[in-house]
Amino acid sequence: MSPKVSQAYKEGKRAAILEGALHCFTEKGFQATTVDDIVRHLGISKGAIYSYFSSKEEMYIEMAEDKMGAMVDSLSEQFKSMPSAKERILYLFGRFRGQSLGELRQWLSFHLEFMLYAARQPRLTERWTQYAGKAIAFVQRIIETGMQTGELRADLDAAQASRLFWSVRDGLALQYLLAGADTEYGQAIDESEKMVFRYILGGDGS
Amino acid sequence: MSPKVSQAYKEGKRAAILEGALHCFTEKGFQATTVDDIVRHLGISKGAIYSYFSSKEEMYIEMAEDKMGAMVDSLSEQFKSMPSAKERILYLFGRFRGQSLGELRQWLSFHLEFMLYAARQPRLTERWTQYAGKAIAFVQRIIETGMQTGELRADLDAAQASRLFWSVRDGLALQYLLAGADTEYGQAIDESEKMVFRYILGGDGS
Amino acid sequence: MSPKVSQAYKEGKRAAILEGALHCFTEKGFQATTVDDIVRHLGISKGAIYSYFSSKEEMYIEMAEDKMGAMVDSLSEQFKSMPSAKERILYLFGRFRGQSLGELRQWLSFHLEFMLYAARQPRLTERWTQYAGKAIAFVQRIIETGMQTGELRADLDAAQASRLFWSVRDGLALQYLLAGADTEYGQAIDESEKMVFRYILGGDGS
Amino acid sequence: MSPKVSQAYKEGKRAAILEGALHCFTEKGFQATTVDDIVRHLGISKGAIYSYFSSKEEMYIEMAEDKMGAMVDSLSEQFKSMPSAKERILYLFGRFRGQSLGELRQWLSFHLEFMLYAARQPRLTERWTQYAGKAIAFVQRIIETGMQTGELRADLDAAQASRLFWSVRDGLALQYLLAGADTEYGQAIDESEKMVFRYILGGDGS
DNA sequence: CATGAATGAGTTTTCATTCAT
DNA sequence: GATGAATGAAAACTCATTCAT
Repeated sequence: MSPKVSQAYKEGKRAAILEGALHCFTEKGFQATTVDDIVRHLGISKGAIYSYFSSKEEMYIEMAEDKMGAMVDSLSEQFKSMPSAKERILYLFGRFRGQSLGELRQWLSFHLEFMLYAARQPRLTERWTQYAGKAIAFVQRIIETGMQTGELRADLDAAQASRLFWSVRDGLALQYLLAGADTEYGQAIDESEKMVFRYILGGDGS
Repeated sequence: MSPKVSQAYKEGKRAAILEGALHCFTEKGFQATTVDDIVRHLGISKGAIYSYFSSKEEMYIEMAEDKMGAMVDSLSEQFKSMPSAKERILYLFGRFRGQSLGELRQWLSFHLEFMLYAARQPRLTERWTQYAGKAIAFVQRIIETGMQTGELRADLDAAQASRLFWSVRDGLALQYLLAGADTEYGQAIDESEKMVFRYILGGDGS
Repeated sequence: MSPKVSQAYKEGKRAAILEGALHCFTEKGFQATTVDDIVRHLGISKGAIYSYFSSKEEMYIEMAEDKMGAMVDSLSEQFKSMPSAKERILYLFGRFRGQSLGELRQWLSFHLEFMLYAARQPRLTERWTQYAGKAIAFVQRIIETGMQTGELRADLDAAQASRLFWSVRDGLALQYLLAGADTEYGQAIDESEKMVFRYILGGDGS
Repeated sequence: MSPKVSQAYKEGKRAAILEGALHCFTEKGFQATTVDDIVRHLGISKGAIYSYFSSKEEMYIEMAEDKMGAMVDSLSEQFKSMPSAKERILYLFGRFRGQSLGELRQWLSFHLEFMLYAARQPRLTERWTQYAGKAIAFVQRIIETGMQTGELRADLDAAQASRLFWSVRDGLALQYLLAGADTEYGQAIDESEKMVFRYILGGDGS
């Protein structure tokens, strides 16, 4: 009656499969990755995958949700002990800077392919917009706080500003998806930081 | 021994095929579009397609190159008779505003899917970056002009600023790929315009 | 624009595929027959089959419907010029006798497997009962005519009697599905004929 | 070194497995039932099944043999204390009537599917015909007795008549496999009883 | 002993590409 | 030249059976 392998074992295996699959997806893309690719990469059998996930698509969706959830959660965690709005936004830019272009490209290609995939599937579209909404709301709250404390200019539309913040970030990442060196990218982030602060602070942002 | 069909006929047909294929690719994506879809949409034979293009992939690549070239060319054309940098940039924002979300989404999904596709193929990556470079250079020249005339603040890095410009534009489009209404999107463009002008003008952008 | 092969060619091919598939289904059963079996038997490609039929199941269903339709139609045709009820029923028994056990077994195993298959699929169940209903109605009409002309006893329930007629026929076939010689089977039909006539005629059936 | 588990325990378990498997086979059919279905239904492990049966097929065959044996044995038992042939045959009809259509359908689909299965395997065909032979012989003996006592008409061929008896019964069941209500079915049995008695009794069966 | 995770050959179905007509 | 039927190599997914724990 009792299972021969522990719950922990199963979760570990499940995680290992997801990781292996992610590796393949980032390398070749979701559509182009075959289940055989994943199987070969992991050195397990096809059946093993299907005993943990009901389809290739399910793996993909869970993976995307894990990623999105993790991102939002980790940010929320970080910010518990960071009161100033300015500081928080600076922290976010620091985080962007901390990511190498290599990592960024992997993350971004996964992210974009999934968006395109979700865009054709109403069921996923909604799921996705919820997550995107969380990220927007997250920065929006920071901005609102900053507006109340007077750190940020009072006539901002916090929601709009949050959207713009993410637009700049995502758009910049997009610029460097295909080409560019880490140093250039770092400078571009610096400059985008300036633009954003010029926009959210009163005066000329200096 | 004149050719049975004129050169013009062939070019027309070729263009018609590309157009039909583009329609399908934007609707379902490159990978998900079958040659049969295209054939059905165009009402021609499979053989016809393969006598103009050697593979589905080739159609895709040519199409993407056409699109990219057309965008850059059309902008260049427009600007011959528009001297002021500020005016030109305003014109660009106007153009963004002029595009409905529906059109934007179609264009964007094609664009993104192709970027992802190109990202895995060195040969295409280079081609793509050339095009992207043209768009950057294009706005960069506008900014440089503006800096010289004093319209824009003198301490800008024109190349960086151009990149930021496109980042904002692309990032904003990305925000609205999956969800959002046309009016919201219009307001977001307005706001991004403000942010960009705040950044490129001296003072607070007002 | 015009197809390169005639409509007749396509219908012929379609029929050939159905015939080949039927051969395999009768030999191994529907579930046990693989598409590869059919392909191998016909010497065509897998794709060819799927360009004529959308699935293995569809082939099966069409085949069954053809068979059922053909049976009912052929009987109806025969009987246009056969006025007497007794004569008609005798003719039916003659027809049963005319079929060799080999043929019967093929027909019956196909028939039974399809019934079982249909029994698990509500959509097919209805289709099937319609056909079965036709066969019942067919004999029922014969019986009703016979009752009116006085050939058959007046206190029969024509519908019930028709059902019994087919029960005897099907049940007998079932008896010989697995074993038995043609001669025995012929005698059994003779005897069943006697039983049925004893039942539908007045008196003792002699 | 006595066995860890008693012989009785093993037999019980074995029987329980067969019963659970039967439940699944009647519900979905042999081919469509997976070992996982059985395991899930019984709440035991896959290994347990394979320690009692060497394959899914073996379970199926044993099950069928058990069923067939049980049917014949139970009838033989019942009839020890029932002298009259007429009474015995009436009893058989009563038994048929006693079975609901639901039960009948389950029994019949199992029975038919196994016949079809056996029809393709010479080894099973023989086994099956032995059992079928027992059922025939069983009714045949009743008829012979009846003929001797003068209950039934003297010019019957007892073997043939027995076959016809079963034909009527099986054929009728077949009629109601896919559709029909219990009441109709009951009436059909009544009527088939009349037909059979008309046939085996002297005169007009009244 | 019992368990159930793992295996991998086998299944149906798809679709870019070819080539006889 | 144009056509579209035919090809067949993949692809995703299933499931009877095994065997390490």
